[in-house]
Amino acid sequence: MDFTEKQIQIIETAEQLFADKGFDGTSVRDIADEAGINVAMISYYFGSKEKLLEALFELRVGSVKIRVESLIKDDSLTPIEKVNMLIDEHIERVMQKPCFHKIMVGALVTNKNPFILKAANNVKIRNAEVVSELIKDGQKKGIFKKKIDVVMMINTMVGTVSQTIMSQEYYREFNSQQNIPDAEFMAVLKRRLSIHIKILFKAILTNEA
Amino acid sequence: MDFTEKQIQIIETAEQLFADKGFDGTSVRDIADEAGINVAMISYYFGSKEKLLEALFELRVGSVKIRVESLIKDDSLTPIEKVNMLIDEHIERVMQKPCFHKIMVGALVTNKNPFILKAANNVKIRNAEVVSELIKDGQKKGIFKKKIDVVMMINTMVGTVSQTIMSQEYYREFNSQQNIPDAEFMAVLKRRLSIHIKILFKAILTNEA
DNA sequence: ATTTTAATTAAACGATTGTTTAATTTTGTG
DNA sequence: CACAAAATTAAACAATCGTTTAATTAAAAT
Repeated sequence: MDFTEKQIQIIETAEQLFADKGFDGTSVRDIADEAGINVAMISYYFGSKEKLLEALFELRVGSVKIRVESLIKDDSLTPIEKVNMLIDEHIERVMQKPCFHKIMVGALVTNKNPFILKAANNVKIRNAEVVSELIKDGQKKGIFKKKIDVVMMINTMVGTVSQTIMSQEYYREFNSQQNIPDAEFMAVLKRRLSIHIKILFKAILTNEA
Repeated sequence: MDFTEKQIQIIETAEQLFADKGFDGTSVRDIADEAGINVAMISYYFGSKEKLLEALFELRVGSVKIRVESLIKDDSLTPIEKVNMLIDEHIERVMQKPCFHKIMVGALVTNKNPFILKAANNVKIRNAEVVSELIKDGQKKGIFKKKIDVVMMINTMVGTVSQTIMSQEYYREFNSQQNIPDAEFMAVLKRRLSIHIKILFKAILTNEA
C-alpha cells in the first residue's frame, strides 16, 4: 500500500499524538484538530481509528530497508564488524523514529491488535534469522563461541536501546548534562549506546576479554 | 497509606485489566464488573480512576523491600556476588508481578501522570545509587574496571528483563518450547535471564574473560 | 433498641467517544 | 463550460466514558 501526501500527513500527526498520549488516550478529534482537517476525513481515508494505526505500521515497518541481508554475504567484513553494523543500524532506526518506537512498545504491552502483533513479530523474526546466520558464520570461522542464546542477545540489544530512549531524561540528569542542547545530547547517547552494546556482544560472542 | 482487603481486591482486579487492555483502554465499569462491585464504589473508595492507578503504584512500589541496602555492607560477599544477587532480585521482582510491570512500562511510555513518573523515577534512582556504591566498592578493591557507565548498565538489566518478559511468547516459539507447561517455561526463562545478565555484567565490570 | 456511620445500589449526569450522513465545495475530465 | 468524481464540511448518531446523586441496606456505636 502506498499513501498520498495528505494521508502521510495525517498518519504522522497521529504518530506524534499516539506517542504522546497513547492510542486509547488520543481521540480522532485530537488528530483532526492537530492535522487541521475534519474529523470525518479519518474515516474517509482510513476507515477507522484502528485502521489508521495499522496504516502507520504499514508506513513504518514497510519501509524498513533490508540492507542488512546483503551485508551478510560481504566477505570483506569480519563477523564482528557485521554484528557491530547491525547494532548501529538498530540504534539508528530507533533514534530516527522515536515516536513510532514508543507506539510500538505501547502496542506490544497491550497486544490486542493482531495485525500489529504480527508486524512487530515479523520484524523480530527477520532480525533473529539474520543474526542467527551471522553467528553461525562466525562459529564456522572459529571466532564465536559454540553456545549462544540468540534471542537473549537480541533482547539485550532491543531492550537496552528501548530502555535508554524511554528514560533518557533520567540519564541526562544522572550524568548532569541538562545544559547541553538536545541534538548534541542525542549524539552522545547514540555513541555511548553503540559502544556499550558492542562491548556486551563481544563478551557474549567471543572468548577474549 | 494502607488499604483494606476490599480496596486491595479492587486494586488487583484493576491491575489485571490495566495490564491487559491499558489504562485508557479499561473502563471503570470493566473493573467494577470484574471485581463484582458497583461502579460507584471506585469513586467512593479511591476518588477517581486516576487515583486508583496511583493507589496501585502505592501498593506495589511502597512494598518494595530495601533488603538490598543492608546487603552492601555484608563483607562476607564479594562485589561480584553482590551484583549477581541484585540481578536475581530484579528478575524475581519483575516476574513476581508481571502485570504491574506491564502497567509500569505502559505508564512510562506516555508519562502524563507526574505521580507515577516520580514513583518510577524514585525506584530507579534508589537502584542506581545502590549499584553505584557497590561498584565503587569493587573498584576500590581493584576488582572492577575504572570507567563504568552505571546508568547504561542498569538500562541493560532492566531493558533485557523487560524485553524478555514482553516477548516471551516469541522466545518460546523460537526455542520450540510450546509443549512444556507455563510454570516450567517461566523457570527456564528466569534461569536463562539470570545467567545471561550475569555474563554481561561480568564483562562490563571486570577485566577477565 | 435506637441512633449514627459506613457501605452499596440503581439511576442519571453531562461530556466525549468513534463513526456516519447528507449537503457542499473542490478538482479533474471530456 | 458542463459534468462526474473526489474531497471536505457541519451536524447528528448512538454508545460509552468517568463521576455524582439520592435512596437504601448493613454495620457499628450508644
